[in-house]
Amino acid sequence: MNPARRPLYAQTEEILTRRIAEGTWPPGALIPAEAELAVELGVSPGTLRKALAALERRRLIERHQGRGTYVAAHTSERALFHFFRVFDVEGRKHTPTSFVLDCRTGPATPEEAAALALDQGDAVHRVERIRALAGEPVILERILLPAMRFPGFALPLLREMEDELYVLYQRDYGVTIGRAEEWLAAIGASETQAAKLRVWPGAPLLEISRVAYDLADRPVERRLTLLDSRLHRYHATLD
Amino acid sequence: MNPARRPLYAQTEEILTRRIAEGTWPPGALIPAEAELAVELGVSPGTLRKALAALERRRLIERHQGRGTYVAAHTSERALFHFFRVFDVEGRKHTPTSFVLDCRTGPATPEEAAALALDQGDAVHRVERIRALAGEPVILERILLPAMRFPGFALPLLREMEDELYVLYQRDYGVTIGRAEEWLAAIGASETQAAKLRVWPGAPLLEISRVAYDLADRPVERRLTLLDSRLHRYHATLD
DNA sequence: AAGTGGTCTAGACCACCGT
DNA sequence: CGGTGGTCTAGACCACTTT
Repeated sequence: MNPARRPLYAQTEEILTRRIAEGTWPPGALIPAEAELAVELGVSPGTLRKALAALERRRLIERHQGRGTYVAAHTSERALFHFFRVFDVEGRKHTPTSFVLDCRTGPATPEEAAALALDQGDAVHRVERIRALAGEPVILERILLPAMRFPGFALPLLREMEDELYVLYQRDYGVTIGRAEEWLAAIGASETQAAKLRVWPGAPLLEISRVAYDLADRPVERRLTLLDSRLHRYHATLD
Repeated sequence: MNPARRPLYAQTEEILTRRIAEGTWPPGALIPAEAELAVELGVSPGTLRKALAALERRRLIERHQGRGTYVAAHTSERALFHFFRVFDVEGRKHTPTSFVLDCRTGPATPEEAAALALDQGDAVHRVERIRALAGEPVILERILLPAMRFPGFALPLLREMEDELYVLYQRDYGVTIGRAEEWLAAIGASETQAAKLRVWPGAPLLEISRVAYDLADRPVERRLTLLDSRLHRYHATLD
């Protein structure tokens, strides 16, 4: 009855995830109704429902009573809400605006290759930008992308977007970020960092090192964020 | 059929949460079997199951096929795993050992009272301690507790525990921490902080400001952690 | 063997949405 | 109104643990 050891609902979840990850059901698409889908996949409505509930918890789909089930699109609001954890000291969230300082392509260093599961020397795109909150430049960011997954990625493309890169990754490259891991430390600003963020050399900065993964759990972006935390905070919830 | 607007499974979850929060079912207790509990609460097995699944996701219970369902106890391992996010630069987790520098009781300042939802001047316990990882002192911590919820809290009690206070809160005061919020910043070490952590004055430190809440979502602990992040990192997962 | 939770099914009814 | 997801129920069968 169940040749594989995995429960049917888990297998079902995987099938649906793949359809989303591979673009069979692109972001924003309306997917078939529960009853129809259950028949197509050959599972009971209850089992399908359990799989859909899991997808909803992972925020891959959005369900609306009376309307239907839609593949989640990485709108700016969504990306901002889930992957941007910086608030001002009063706990308010501001929408960042960004200014690109640099964008070029070159071979990956061993350390970079390791972080993105590439071979040493594989081409990577490097972006450096400043992000401002409420008009004040408070974030300095260096972003690293595997060129293989992002062909033609260059400055003009960046200019078109306001700020949230994850929307661009999904819209232009079909890459949906599913999760990310971050490592935080406090560092002293270097001379060049200090100049860009308009702080003193040696001033304490919050360093956030992030690797973001796609729906197949492959690393697709490495990002080093430096935050001037005099007036801003990084927020986390533990539960 | 459903006079309140809340779904039956949500009401059921609330009832079960209350039994755990109020100690009807203390940590470690075996709770009745699904079938029995469903009958007692007057809901169907499926509905009860949905409530239990939610409790398991919140880590309030642990279910074991063939054995039964148990109220989760805040073992050191558990507390460490869920509420201690500091790793060394290699990504390894170390078990902290702590040394209490100070422990005294006094009236809350307005800022402290606000953080713990107390009235100004209510008594609070203040603890200051150093935590070492792999023998090296890397964490300086100031902890604030409402005296009302923790009568008799004093130094001798702290001496008995190894390190994890959440185990003590639960075991000795019936206070289970359900969730916590943290705000992170980078600061420069003050003279006194620097001396205690054996770093230079002005050295960058990771400041973690945490408020922890009990199962009824009341704030029960405020904690200011300073981490020497030269050899350690704060880890977060976004998904 | 008896008891537990885990899986899977089938269907009724309700609340909400668009036409 | 017809179609959607949301709730609630009832029960069969399986896998695991303990006695």
